[in-house]
Amino acid sequence: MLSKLNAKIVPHPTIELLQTSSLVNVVHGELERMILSGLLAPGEKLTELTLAAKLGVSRGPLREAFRMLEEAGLVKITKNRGVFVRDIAVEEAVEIFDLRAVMDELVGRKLAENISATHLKEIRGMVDAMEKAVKDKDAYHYHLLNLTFHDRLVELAGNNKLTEIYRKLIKELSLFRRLNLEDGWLMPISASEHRLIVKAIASGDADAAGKAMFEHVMDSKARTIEHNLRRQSNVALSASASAAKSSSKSLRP
Amino acid sequence: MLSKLNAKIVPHPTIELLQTSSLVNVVHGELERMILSGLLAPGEKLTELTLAAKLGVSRGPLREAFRMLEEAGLVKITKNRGVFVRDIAVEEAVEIFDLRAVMDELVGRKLAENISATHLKEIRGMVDAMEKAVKDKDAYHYHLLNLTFHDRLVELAGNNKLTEIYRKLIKELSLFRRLNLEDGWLMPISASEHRLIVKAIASGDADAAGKAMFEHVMDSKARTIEHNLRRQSNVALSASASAAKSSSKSLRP
DNA sequence: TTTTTGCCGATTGTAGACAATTTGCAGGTG
DNA sequence: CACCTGCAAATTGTCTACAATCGGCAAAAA
Repeated sequence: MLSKLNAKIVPHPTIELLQTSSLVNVVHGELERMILSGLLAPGEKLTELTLAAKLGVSRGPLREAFRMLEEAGLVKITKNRGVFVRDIAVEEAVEIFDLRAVMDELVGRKLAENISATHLKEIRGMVDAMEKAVKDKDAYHYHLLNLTFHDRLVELAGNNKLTEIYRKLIKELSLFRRLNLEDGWLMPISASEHRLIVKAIASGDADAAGKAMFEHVMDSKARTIEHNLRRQSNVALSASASAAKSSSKSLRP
Repeated sequence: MLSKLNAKIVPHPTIELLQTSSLVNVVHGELERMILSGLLAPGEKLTELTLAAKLGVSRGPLREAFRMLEEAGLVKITKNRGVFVRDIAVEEAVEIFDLRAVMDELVGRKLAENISATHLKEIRGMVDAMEKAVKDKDAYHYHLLNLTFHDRLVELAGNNKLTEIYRKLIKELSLFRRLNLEDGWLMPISASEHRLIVKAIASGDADAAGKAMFEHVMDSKARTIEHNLRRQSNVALSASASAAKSSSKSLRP
């Protein structure tokens, strides 16, 4: 009698949704999306009443979501002042890259030791897709594939805690704006490194795979930082140029 | 005129406290303390009204603190069910140790390259203190010194993000109960490994220091897991023994 | 006796109200 | 003219009240 009911306990998408997600969860997810997509820019102030009205909820759930985002490092809460989207300084980005490097080194080692033929084929396919994006000069698509590729590698390493922390770091890193679109001509280098990583993993050589991953992240760091510094100076130049023409209002409160 | 005021801007401990900490912060800190100290045990349900009354605050700040603790991995929130102190399974503890190992490896490398004479002397002093605790067979004191030693090493490595994540992991790990007091006879081994770590750091050999740190954490893992399994079976034995005598009430809701 | 159904108390989810603090501005003072 | 002082609007911090949901118990049905 019960067996018939137990056969398929897939309540109903809507029911499931209502059971698992409260307003806090939804608001948290929505805010995270808005922050990561840049809709809410780093440094921007998040006023409770305004946002609550915009999202159609009261301040309670919103504040709880803020606390979660603060703990995740996406916003900064200052007492009696408010909530601000966090801004990542170069120094912090460097720290994150260094940490990611040793984490990804571990990922490479684990994969070299454990990966299955199916999964190996899967990540090979991803590298193929990235090389196609390079040929098409499709930087945006390449960027997305790159994120997915690394995320999937970490996931396949089979350490949930590692995956959790890795994703947290990636989210924080995305607040370091200039990272989003690397210069187009660097794509080929990055792509060839990916090919190297997969080769090392396939060979089963843990040392080589770990080293390949480590070096790739460190190279990414160097490229990103250099790129950032170059842009930084450009911005500084154009800023001082426009400041000479227009008024000198302060940019941030 | 201003120089006189700028000389010492140390408002007053109480003022400073009121400016920086809201009820949410205080409650969060207090709950974290209670959880880490074991006053609130893993699996325990945290009822909002009860806790709010006990802490002398309303449910609002308490719920915000809960959300922070959830994001930090110390509690689990289930919709319409409540908040529970999280319990760490062996598998998760293993994952944390593996992650910690590569992080500490990085710590060892950085320290070997950068540590100052003053700091070297400081950590040497800590190892001395631990060896004294071993001689005195003071397991509790040794445990505290061990925590401080590793925390300080990570801090001295100079990567704030690394420090932040390391501390988060240590807190989660402390929910893996059996870890707190290692068997007394293992202290000498751990202590000698510490001496080795400091020696490698002092030598300036990054590879050696990294390896020493890595191995130490992996050894810790092995000791802890084995210790846990042994206790586990003891508990299972005594549990089945008492179950035969007393009633078989369910332990958890 | 076993299972099921409907109700009740307890607890969580959400909203709104009130208190406290900050910030910007107007007006006064040296 | 620069600077300080004190008020007022806006915003955040906290509390209380109401709505929704869950778990258990008792009574009815099989």
